[in-house]
Amino acid sequence: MELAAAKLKFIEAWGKLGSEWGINRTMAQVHALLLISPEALTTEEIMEQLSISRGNANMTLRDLIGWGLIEKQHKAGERKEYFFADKDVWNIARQVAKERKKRELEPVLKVLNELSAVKGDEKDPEFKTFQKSIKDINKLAGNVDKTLETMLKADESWFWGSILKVFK
Amino acid sequence: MELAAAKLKFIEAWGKLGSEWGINRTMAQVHALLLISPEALTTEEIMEQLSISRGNANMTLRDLIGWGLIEKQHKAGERKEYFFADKDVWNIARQVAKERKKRELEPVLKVLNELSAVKGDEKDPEFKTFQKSIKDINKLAGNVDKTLETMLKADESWFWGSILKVFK
DNA sequence: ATAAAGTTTCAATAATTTTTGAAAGTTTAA
DNA sequence: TTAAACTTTCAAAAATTATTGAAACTTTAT
Repeated sequence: MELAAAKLKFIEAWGKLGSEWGINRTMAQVHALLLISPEALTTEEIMEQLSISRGNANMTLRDLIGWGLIEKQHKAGERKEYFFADKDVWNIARQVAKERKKRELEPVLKVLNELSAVKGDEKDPEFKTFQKSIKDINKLAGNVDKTLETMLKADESWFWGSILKVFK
Repeated sequence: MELAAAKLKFIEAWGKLGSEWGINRTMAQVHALLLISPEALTTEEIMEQLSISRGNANMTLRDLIGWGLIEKQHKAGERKEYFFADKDVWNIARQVAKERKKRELEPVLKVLNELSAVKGDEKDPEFKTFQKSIKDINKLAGNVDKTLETMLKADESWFWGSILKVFK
C-alpha cells in the first residue's frame, strides 16, 4: 500500500471508531490528519484534504482544542493560524479519559449517589431490586473512577507494566 | 425522593450515558427498566412504561438480546413473551466489553496491523510521523486488548482487587 | 380450517445531528 | 482610515439516525 492510501485508510478508520464512541466523525478525522502530519496545518489545508467546509473546519478545530487534543500555533511573520496535534498517544488517551470522566462519568456518579440515598420499603421487591442495581453500579463506577484517576497521573510504562504483570 | 421518581431518574441517566457512548438512548432505557424490574416484563409493559411504539420496542429488545444483555422468558400456560435482564452488573460490564471489543476494537486492530506493514522512505518526515503514530496506537490498543481479555475471564473481586492493590 | 393472540417487518415520517456557506467580525499593515 | 487577510458565527440545508404504525406473518387453541 502507498503512504497516501494508508493515510486515507487511517483517517477513515479513526473517523469510524470515533463515531462508534460518540465522537463526531469529522472531529476524529481532523484529529487523525493532524496526528500523522509532521507539520502544523492551516484551516485551508485541513478543509482541502478532508473536503469539508470552512465552518465545519473551524468548529471542529475549536472542539478539538476544547478536548485538549490539538493546539494553535503561530508562525513568525505569518497571519495564518496553524494547528498541530500532540503526538504522544499516551497523552491523548489520558486527555480523552480525563474529559470523558469529567463530562460523562462524574454526572452519572452524582445521580447514582442521589439514587443511593432513596429510602423505601425493604419488603418491596421493586425497591430491593432498584436498590441493589444502584448499589452494584455505583461500586463498579467507583472502581472505574479510581482506576482512571490512577491512569491520569501515571506514566505509560508503569501503568501497563503494573497491570500486565498482575494479569500475566 | 420517591421510588417512582428515582426509577425515572435512573432510566433517564442510563439513557443519556448510553447515547454519549454510541448506544441508542431507547436501548439503554429499556435495559435500565429491565435492570430495576424484579419481574420479567412483556413488550406491552415496556411500550407503556417508556411510551414507545411496538416496532421500536421489538427492535430494541432484539438488539438487547443480540448484545447478550437480556433474555426472553416463557411463562407456563402463557402465550406472551417476557423479557428480563441479567442483574449481575459485572456480567453486564463484561458482556458490553466483549461485544464492543469484537465489533469495534478488533476491526481497528486489523486495520492498524495492515498499516503497520506499509513501507516507505525512512527519510521522509511524512512517512516517519505516520509510522510512529501507527506504532504507538497499535501498542496502546494491544495493551487495552490484553486487559480486556483478562477482564472477560476474571472474577470481579479478583480483577478490581488486583488493580486497586497495585495502584493503591 | 379459522380466528385470536402475539410477533416481526419495513416504508414512511420524525427527530436529531452534522455540515454548509455566506455574512459579520477581527486583526494587521500600509 | 482603509482594505486585505483571515476567523468566527449561525440560520438553513443535508445527512443520518431513530421511531412509528399498520400490514404481514406466526403460533396456538378450538
